[in-house]
Amino acid sequence: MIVGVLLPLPFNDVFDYKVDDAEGISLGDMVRVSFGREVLVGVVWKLGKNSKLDDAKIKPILEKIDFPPLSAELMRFVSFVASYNMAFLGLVLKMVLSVKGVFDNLKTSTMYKLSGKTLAEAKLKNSDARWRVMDLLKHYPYTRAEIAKGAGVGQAVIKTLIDAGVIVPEVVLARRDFGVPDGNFSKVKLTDEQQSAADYLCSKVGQGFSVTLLDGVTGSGKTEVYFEAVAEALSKSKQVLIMVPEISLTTQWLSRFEKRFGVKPACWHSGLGNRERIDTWQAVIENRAKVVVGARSALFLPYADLGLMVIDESHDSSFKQEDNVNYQGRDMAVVRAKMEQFPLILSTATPDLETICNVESGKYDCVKLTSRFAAAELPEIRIIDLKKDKPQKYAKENGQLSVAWLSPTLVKALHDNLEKGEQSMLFLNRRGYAPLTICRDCGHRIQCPNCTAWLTEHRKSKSLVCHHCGYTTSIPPRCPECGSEDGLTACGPGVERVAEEVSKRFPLARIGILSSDITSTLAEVSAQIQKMENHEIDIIIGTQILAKGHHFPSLTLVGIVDADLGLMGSDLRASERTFQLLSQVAGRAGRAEKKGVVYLQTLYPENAVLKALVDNNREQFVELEKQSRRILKLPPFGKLAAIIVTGDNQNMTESVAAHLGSAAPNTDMITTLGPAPAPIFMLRGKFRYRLLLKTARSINIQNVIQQWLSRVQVPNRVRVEVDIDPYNFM
DNA sequence: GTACGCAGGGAG
DNA sequence: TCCCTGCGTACT
Repeated sequence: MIVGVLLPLPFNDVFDYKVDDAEGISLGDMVRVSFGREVLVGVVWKLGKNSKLDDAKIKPILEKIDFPPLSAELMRFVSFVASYNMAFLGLVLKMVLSVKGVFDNLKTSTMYKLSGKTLAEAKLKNSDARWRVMDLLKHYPYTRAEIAKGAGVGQAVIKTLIDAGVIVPEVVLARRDFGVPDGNFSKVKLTDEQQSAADYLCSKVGQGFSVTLLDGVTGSGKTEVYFEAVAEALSKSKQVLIMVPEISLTTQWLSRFEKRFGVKPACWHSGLGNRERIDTWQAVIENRAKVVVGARSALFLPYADLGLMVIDESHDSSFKQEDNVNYQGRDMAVVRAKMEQFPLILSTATPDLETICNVESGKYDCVKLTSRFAAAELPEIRIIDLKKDKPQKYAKENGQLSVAWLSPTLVKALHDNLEKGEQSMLFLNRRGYAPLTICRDCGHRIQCPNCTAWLTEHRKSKSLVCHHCGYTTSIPPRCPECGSEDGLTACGPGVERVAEEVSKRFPLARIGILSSDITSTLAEVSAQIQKMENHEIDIIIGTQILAKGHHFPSLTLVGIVDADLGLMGSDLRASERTFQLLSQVAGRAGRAEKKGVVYLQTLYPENAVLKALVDNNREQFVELEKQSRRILKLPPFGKLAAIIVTGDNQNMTESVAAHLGSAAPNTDMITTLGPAPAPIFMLRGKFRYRLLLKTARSINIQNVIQQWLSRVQVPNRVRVEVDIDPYNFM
């Protein structure tokens, strides 16, 4: 028999292979095949012959991999993701089979079991130790180390039993034990409001497909509420996926889970080691890992029996992947839930407009949590007008005056808070020391050689870094343009620089910095957060890592150093993102009995987004945002797609972009903009042009793009990439 | 994605 | 003539 095998490569079609034992093979089976001169693992995607090749040219399947086949629903999901996002089918499959070496050199271990031979038959004397070993092995085989621990005996006892043939070795595939989370392990007392929300969510479990928005203000205990739904799914012995933004998967979150369910969940994120990836992947497909908490890539794991999915911080834009395959994880999660008929919970304090509209139209259900924990009140938000309340220069140790970023009002508030012995947080969404280095003598700005972007100074590592491609160089001693020795000046603030100012102004305060480049591993982030929790830090300064669900009881002051950052971006979600980010950060303040205060430093105190924040009026903001998007026919009131043309040859790239522009569809339902050089014109050494396609909601945008692209010849050196519903316009 | 073969150009 | 590089194509 001949079957079509889909390979994890950029193809949309299957390749034919022969199979000897037609009985033993079915759709979804993972098989090893030789392809060109390499050997790959693919998936039996179609039965029967698909090519017009001569049968003699078709290679045989080398081996069937001993794992359960991918389910028909998962295969359908993969196909959907590929066609919706206009990505190669094979590359979407690659996200499912993502683990290097899962199918090779399967780790084995030697376990011991009873042979049936009695002690008497083995001519061994009875002893307590020997009986304990035999008792332990009655039901299940164990490794030598496990026997020693479980029976409380030494290696000598075990060796005697082995030598006498009472227990015999058995080589088995090593399977890491993920434990079974117990929904009744430690129930948390919920408030009435939380309980009724939890009851509602639980009622959805096992009732097929549904999407429910869990809409709760920061500090209202959303996690505890959706944990009840997790417990409900576990009681039906279903698997659960909890998707979280990459950076919020902290020890703090994990220990909350462990307290509630007794064991740690299986984790899935980019920082995982390969061994751990392999163990987790296998446990997921074999239904041994019951709860997986992971970043957006966890959406593509081959769950054996998924019964519930939760998306925590569902508004977060990091669920949108923008490399290789472009997809919006939140939307694809809805699709997977629908295909596999299970409920989905979207948990957030600041739902995105798309979700809000889906609730209003009745497509999604909604439960609300309106009150914060116990006595906690929402913080008061005050605006600092930087034009009137100008930061005052301060003296450095060499006596020189230095530019400052904190206004007198904020400095005083920090001072008072320190006196009171309470914790403060300063938020600035900018890594490093300074975002730009400029020469005062000739005006030269230091740029990345591979990207159209300035290099950011990182004083701690004494280097200049490109935040787009990672290019790093040491800080030059003199201006590379004019040679001036003391002309180079750092321009603008980053977290490091704000930390410098704070340490000069408050030399006695204990200061912590939390930024993805200073604390690069999850463990370091967790350590810093732990310090903050233990009140070993008075003032913490950080980037958006700080915005995510951490709970710091004695944090009562939050200062947002530059509330305008992000407002100027030209992209359609800039104000929404700013509103979400700032209200998340503001929500960190005053989560216990003490009321919190939040200061927003801005040059535009009249800005509508900031005003809505101050009034704590989400509805007002949403209404404004909805109106403007409706007028402009932007999502969710229209569809948007970006076409990105990249290449290392500027002329060729530009000409492809121009051809696409002249072949672009334009009707009353479809408008195209561009081509225009991308805001980051050069990225990682490649030239970039962008086109934007805007259509009515009723149009099948994928079809339009497919027809459009087919009208233009694209040479190999130029790449044309499609981004459906883009979030990033750079 | 990767590997390979072909064509064209420069050095010897 | 050799070899390197760039480009196009095949891979079942």
